[in-house]
Amino acid sequence: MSHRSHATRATINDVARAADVSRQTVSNALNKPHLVRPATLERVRAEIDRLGYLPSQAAQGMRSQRAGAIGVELNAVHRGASDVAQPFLTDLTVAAPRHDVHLVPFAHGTRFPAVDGYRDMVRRRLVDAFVLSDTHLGDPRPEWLLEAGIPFAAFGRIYDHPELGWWADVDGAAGTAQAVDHLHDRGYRTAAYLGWPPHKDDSEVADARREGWLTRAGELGTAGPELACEQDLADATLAARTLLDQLEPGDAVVCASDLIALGVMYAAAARGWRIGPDLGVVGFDGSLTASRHGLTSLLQPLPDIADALLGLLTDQLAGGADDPGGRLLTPTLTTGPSTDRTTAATAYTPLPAPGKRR
Amino acid sequence: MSHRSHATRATINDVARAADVSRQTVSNALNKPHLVRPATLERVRAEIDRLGYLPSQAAQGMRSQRAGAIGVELNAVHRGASDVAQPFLTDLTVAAPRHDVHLVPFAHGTRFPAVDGYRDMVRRRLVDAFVLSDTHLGDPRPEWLLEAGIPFAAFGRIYDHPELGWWADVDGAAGTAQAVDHLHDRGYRTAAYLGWPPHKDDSEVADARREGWLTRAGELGTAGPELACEQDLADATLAARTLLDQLEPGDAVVCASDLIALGVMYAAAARGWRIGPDLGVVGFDGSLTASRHGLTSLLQPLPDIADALLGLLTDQLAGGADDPGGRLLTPTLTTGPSTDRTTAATAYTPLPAPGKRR
DNA sequence: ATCGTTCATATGAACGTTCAAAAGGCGTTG
DNA sequence: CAACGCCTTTTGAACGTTCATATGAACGAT
Repeated sequence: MSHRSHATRATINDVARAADVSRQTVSNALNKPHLVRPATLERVRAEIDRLGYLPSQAAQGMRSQRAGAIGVELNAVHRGASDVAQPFLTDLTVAAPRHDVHLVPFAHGTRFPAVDGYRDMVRRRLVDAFVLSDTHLGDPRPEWLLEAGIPFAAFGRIYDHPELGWWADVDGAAGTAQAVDHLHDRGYRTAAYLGWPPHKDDSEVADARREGWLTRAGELGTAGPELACEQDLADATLAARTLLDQLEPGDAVVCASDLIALGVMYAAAARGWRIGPDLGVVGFDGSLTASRHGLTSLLQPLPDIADALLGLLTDQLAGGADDPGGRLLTPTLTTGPSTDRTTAATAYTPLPAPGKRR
Repeated sequence: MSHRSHATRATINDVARAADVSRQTVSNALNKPHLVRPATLERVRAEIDRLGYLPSQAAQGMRSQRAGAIGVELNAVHRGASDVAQPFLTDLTVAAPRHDVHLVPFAHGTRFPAVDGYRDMVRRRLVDAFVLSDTHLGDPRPEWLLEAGIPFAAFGRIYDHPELGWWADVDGAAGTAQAVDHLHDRGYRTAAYLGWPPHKDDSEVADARREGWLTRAGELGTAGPELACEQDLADATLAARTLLDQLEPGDAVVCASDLIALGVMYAAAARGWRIGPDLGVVGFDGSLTASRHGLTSLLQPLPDIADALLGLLTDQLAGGADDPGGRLLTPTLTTGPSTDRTTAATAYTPLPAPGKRR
């Protein structure tokens, strides 16, 4: 007997009947308790608990003309390529109940962000608004959503519409500045930088992270050489090899991402340098990659960003709220062995050939 | 002027009025076109297109007493810890439209899977059913869902209810057997195994992967030594060091996961062995870790699993379907430099100290 | 006693959809 | 030509909720 009998869920009428009141009184007990006489309120609440009643989302949505949901596009092409996409989605999910919404992820199979997907989600009244990620210069989505009058909020700047403040982002400059301070505190001589090349479509992220390093290291007088590479382990390792040619043990490298930092670790290990004692390395993102490899990194404030974005959306949906301007949130430095000068590299960092040093 | 006018979405009545028919005819045009006279059908369809009408999910859900949604728990504790969680969610999202459902992710903040979250999702009629991941021995969820009559399907076996077939999983044994074949084809002398220790709660996954290696390597006469370690880079690297003591250049290692394989690569590099030419390494999961490090791995058939699970759910929701029994899906071997005997290790695999060998 | 006030609770209506059933048109048949 | 059947289209009802409004009871003031 594999078929299961569906326990029929309680409705507001079931509660009303059980508590011997009208459905409106039950509704009031939940939404406007001050209108209900205390004795009645208690009785109704008891029945609500007993029957395990929760209002139907569909019926509420019907009445309010709101889906109570936020759409989030999962890029089927990138898949897991970004180290932060997954934790960010989790943080959005955790934050959602605080804003009385739930999330509806959707994906497009093609390479290009199909505005069609967004359109149909709204037409089916599946969602009221969207959270955008990976916005870039020439991104058609903000333009289109704006035109269609659909609220949205972006993780990252809205490049083609700098006048819009419906976004939240990581303060990259503040992050790398922290990294430079930390390396200085730990006694590393200079802080080199391995970043991204000036990109066509979203150079601001790259610029900000580099800027924080350059400014702070300039102030402290610890600025080392810099170099750029793609967000790719092989390319980062190659670039790091070149960068390390200009460094000596006792120096450090600030990186634009954890993946790049991993490349630096590899290049350093190949050279026989111990990560930490001989070379300080700081990554960016606070990703799984960082924690796995004992990397000091800048943990993105994803829970705060998620909360801020949902707040922006509910404000827009509520109607009146004026554009509050974008929010820059500061990442948190998490320290690992990669900037520990006293402890030798742990077992799981790439090791040089045995007997070669020390 | 930041406030936007909400373009009011078309309803079935708008279409009916425009096409000069009744709402039911519009409904029929969409759901039972054979009941509508061709000329009328064409006229209605034209108006549907012109107005961009799509039925309201809430209203349909109301009528059908179905949410049309599947709940997926995102574990806020694991966060991005699993290499497959993110791609799996993406694959579920991609597969969802094929089954006429959408997904609703939800999370619990606490460490233990709170059955309460599942319960409330159903009571609010937000979802009709659930996809479970990370099922394990003693998992309270299957028991509870079964009792409550809520359909579910699990990625991974349902350990406490082996009689239930509402699951799909990766065929671990078939995977590692492929790995052994591949290593044999490539001319590696023996295939050692670095797996997981017999675990308290979900030993079947570990057993299956080991079994596939043991059986096939036994048949081919290439079985090397084996060892176990936790799913942790440091532990894997340490264990690999011990395992490599029993191997020689020309041997290979099959690993229970990509992370463990990475540990093997580190241990081998520390020893001055070139990955590929000196030591073959095969991981499991086909994760981002694998592709980043040029690792030959067994790509989990996540799109197929996602599709199978949603199929199981829609069958259950449709009512009659008998338990079809669990499905084991075969992973695909993806080759990388880590099992290429001719090409030297690429730049991004950990390198030994320069000048040390070759 | 009659009237307004206030508080507590109840009823009607509507949101958008689809099932069930009714109704209208038209050709065939007894 | 009335009765029947078929094809197409329309109407009524219901899903569960909440807003707007109505009803009723209690009470103080005239």
